Amino acid sequence: MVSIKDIAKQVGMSPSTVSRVVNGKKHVNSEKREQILKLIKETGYVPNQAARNMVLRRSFTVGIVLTDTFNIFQRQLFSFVERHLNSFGYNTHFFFVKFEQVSEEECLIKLKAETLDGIIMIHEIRNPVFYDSVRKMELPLVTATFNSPDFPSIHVCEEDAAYDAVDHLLKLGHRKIRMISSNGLSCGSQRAEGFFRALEAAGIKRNPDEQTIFVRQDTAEFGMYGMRELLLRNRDFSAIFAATDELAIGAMRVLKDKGFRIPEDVSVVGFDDIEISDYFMPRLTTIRQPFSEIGERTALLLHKYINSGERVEMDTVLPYELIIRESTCAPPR
Amino acid sequence: MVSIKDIAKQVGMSPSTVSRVVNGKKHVNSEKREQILKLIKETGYVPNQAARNMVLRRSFTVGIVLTDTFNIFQRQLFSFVERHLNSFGYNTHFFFVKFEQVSEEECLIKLKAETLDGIIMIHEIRNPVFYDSVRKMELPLVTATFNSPDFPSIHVCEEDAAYDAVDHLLKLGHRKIRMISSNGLSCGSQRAEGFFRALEAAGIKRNPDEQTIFVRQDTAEFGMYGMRELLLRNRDFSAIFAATDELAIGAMRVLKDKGFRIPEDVSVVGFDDIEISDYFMPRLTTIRQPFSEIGERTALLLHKYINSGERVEMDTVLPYELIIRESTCAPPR
DNA sequence: ATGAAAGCGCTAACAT
DNA sequence: ATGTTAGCGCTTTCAT
Repeated sequence: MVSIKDIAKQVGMSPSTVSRVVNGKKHVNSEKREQILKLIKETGYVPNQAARNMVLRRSFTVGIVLTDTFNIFQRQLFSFVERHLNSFGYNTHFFFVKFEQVSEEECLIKLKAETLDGIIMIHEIRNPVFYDSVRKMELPLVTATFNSPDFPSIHVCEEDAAYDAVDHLLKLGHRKIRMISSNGLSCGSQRAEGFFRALEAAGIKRNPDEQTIFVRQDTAEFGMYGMRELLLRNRDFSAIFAATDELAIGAMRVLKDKGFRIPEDVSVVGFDDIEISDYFMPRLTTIRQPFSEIGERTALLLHKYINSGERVEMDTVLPYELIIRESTCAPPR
Repeated sequence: MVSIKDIAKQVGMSPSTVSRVVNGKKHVNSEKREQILKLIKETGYVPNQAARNMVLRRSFTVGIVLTDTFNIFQRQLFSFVERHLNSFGYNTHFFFVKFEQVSEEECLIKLKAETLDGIIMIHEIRNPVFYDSVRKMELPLVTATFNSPDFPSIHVCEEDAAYDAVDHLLKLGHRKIRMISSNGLSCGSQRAEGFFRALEAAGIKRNPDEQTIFVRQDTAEFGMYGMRELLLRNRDFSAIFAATDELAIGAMRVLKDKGFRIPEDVSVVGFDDIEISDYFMPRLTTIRQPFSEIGERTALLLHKYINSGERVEMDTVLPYELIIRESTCAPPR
């Protein structure tokens, strides 16, 4: 690879002058500038980022923490985050985490090893040690779609949104509603809480053992698993609330395969409104997360945080929206 | 951030000794080693990758080139690539490209600025200048799911696979078949070629203007667009071959909305077999790409290439599989 | 077994 | 306007 020294040597000037030209600084003779620019173009010279970052102590790169499963929801959210980050001049660097403590520790190590301007968490890590370490590194961090101790976060009110989703089912006349959720993430329990609260508001007693099933991941595959378990308990329900669209997709698959019609026999409501949900048959009724706005706010907030060094707007709660489509209707009979 | 000097100073030794301990080298007094290890743990010291890479002239990081749309197919493929790359000890670094020449040039610059051990292309760039530059950098590169001039590539035989998909339709009795494909990527035209060849083998004349529609991207949204255009031409067809599952998903949505039953009125076959295709209603008949094997081979080949400096196995063609599910049946009447 | 010195590619402060 | 020097954090000779 051609370096700044190579360029300097070839034009018979010092690396400083070349550096000045590369970085568009003033105080350099325009003839020399042209000469250098010409050689740069010819050789295809590009300054080495790592070396640059090292002396600048700045990288214009933000780390994005994601699950290794990298589900549709995360991918969609990420694409908005990335777009806005780019508009502020940042690059992104991915850090994948598995649902294991070892993996979380590894992630922290990788984060530390890199020269980052900031971190955006799209995947929830709950371990407070993680956040303590980040704080010690004095690295700005913003969490998207979940709450974190001591760092700014952007999200919808999960509990209220779940309440509204279930309330929609209740208003349609459903009384026997089941929920499939994933454990491990706090939104799973928050959404479950909204579910129970809505039930109770309608005079239905909270009975987790019968009403809910918790699975390990937010994927269609685990949605199938959860639905099968629910079916094993009894068939005495008319509606399913899935804590995630992907879970709903798996649940619908099982329902369909067992001969249930959706929504005539069983109504299904999801959560997130990932793109594919509008292509499904039937189209999925769900809670829409404001992806674009979450992405924009997250990027902006991190940007401010990086420049001011101050955590501003610690907790941003954005509005969600109930999108009624084809997977819900009044219960049978 | 705590540096190697800080550690050295605190234990009263030289950075060299600390470096030896960190890198598990021999020839260091075991008491001192323990002492250093202890301090490292206490301070949470992690060596700076960039500095390390610079002197080692090696980063154990491979760049992955992807589309900025980052569709389901790419995400799925990536997850396999990444898994195997990790098993060889590599990290991954994403580089997103748009379908514009400017973006391709930007991508090249970013690639050059980074210290990479190699590159894996999951998104096709056709511009030969790109590959010339990479060759000049002496950077190992492997392409997955498409062919590249002068670099090893792993893929299925697109044309044969498309032929088989269409042949399946033909054997079912379909004669009036339409294809939706995307332009810009060479697999689009290869798959179209397979489509035409199958048609011709069945004695049906090639008539691109009537039989095919090319859209800009491989997304469900563009699948809808393509299907609408096809419908505008005439309704005289009984089957659709979509060059991509995502395109098929969009096409099915439109078909359904216009009142066609799938597969009774119109059969649909896709290509790729992305995960979601098995959850669709109806389940999508499609060509399965061997994601796992493509991922494994790509990672292995790049690994070999990095270590030997030699391009081995220039063109690996992997077997595909026709997966017959619920979206195809004999034509009406 | 350990430290001193040099250097990876770059920029910035300081001279001139 | 330009070059020289130092140093970012690290590893690796080369001495000792």
